[in-house]
Amino acid sequence: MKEFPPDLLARVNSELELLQRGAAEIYSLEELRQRLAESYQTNKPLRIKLGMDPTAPDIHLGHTVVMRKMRQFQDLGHTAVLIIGDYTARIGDPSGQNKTRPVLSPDEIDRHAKTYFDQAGKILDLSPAKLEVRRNSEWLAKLSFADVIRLASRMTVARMLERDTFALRFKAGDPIGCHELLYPLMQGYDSVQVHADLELGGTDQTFNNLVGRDLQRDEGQRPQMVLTMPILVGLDGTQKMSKSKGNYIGVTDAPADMFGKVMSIPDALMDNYFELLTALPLEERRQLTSPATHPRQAKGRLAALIVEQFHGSDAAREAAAEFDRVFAKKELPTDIPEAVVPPDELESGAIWIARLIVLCGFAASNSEAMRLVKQGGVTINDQPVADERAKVSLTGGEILRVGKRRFARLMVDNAG
RNA sequence: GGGCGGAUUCCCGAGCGGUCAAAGGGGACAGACUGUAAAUCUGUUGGCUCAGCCUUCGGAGGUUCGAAUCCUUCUCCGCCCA
Repeated sequence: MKEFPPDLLARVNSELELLQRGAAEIYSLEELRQRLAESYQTNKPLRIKLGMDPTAPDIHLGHTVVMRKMRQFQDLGHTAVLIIGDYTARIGDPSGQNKTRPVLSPDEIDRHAKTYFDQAGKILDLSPAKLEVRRNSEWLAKLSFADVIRLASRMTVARMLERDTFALRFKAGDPIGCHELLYPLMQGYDSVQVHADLELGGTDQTFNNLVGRDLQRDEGQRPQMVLTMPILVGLDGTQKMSKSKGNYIGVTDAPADMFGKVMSIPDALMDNYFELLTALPLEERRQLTSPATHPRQAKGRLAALIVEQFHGSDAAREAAAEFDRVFAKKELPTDIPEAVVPPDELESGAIWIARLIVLCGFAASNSEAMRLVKQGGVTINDQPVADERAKVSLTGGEILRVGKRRFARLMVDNAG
């Protein structure tokens, strides 16, 4: 290892402490120390690569974990190379999947790519000096079949099948498309194309990221380092956060929703969320998650911190107050959506309760609505509705409540 | 190319001629409790103004008083042998 001046090393070491925070693994820490120092000495920022496949229309907090790490690198002066995987999205990353992913149309991918970029702006520093955005169709679309063969020859079947995702599916007799085996190579080839110095990703990306190293070495490049972040667990507390599992918090979720969703995570998950989703100083975090602090209070703080990042502190404060009002004090929310009951639904001023619930969109069918009533989950003006066959008279202004969190202010259209 | 196995209600997965709107689990929803939309416990989970009726078990036909269950065929999928 080269020798560096002590003050430079001190700087690098303190940066490393920050960069290591929350990280699952770094391949390797020593290499990173060295290359950070070199970078400052030569005044050449490191190129930090992060690939995102626009497979879904929105990003959620799970994506932001690794983006937040990217932001730290940016803030230290390095260059973020964001790769929009418009081409790789056509295959779908098999990592962590137990199924072949559906193939997306170029149109969908385009749309997703656009929103991804917009939403990424909430975390990343978008100034052109610190961010380079590339689409991997730029180079992947140009590869000839011969190129693909050459690339594929770098990988052995045995190595591929070592991977859990494939091994499990193979053993279970589930289908594995040949194209899926190509995915890691494509991602690795991206690293070659952008001359990445370090690639960020979730731990499920480790294999793909390491393939990048190999390919770069083959091309005579200095192999990239890899920093992986833990996979964010979803609201259910067990599974990976993902849109398809419905256990996610979207970055575009409304403040109240976002707040409520954070409040619904299992208590045991709080510390993890503090670490991966907030910049709260360690000391404060320890205090909040210690037994001395009431979990409710800690979680409220967590929720506020998260909402604040995406909607600002005013919205966060409001969301907290609203949550308290509705769920702790069981009062009505400040904003209750109005539901207009058309006059022809009324029979001498009254309407069947189940029909009303369906009209408001709180149940998909009369049967479902009747069940809700039977279970005691329906009130009008705070009065429980006991009979699922009841007809309720409306004059307008009544508050219909279904369950804990669905409200509507009923408006009767008397115009006629 | 040959042999075999499979397609079930939101998901996984039982069922193998009637007692099946279909076990069980997951998820979701509701209630109780609470510190929260935590945890725990209980209940609900095709449609229909519902003691009844109607539509569901890959598609189409058929056998039978009666089919998710048997037969034929079609589509899709997996495995094995070449």
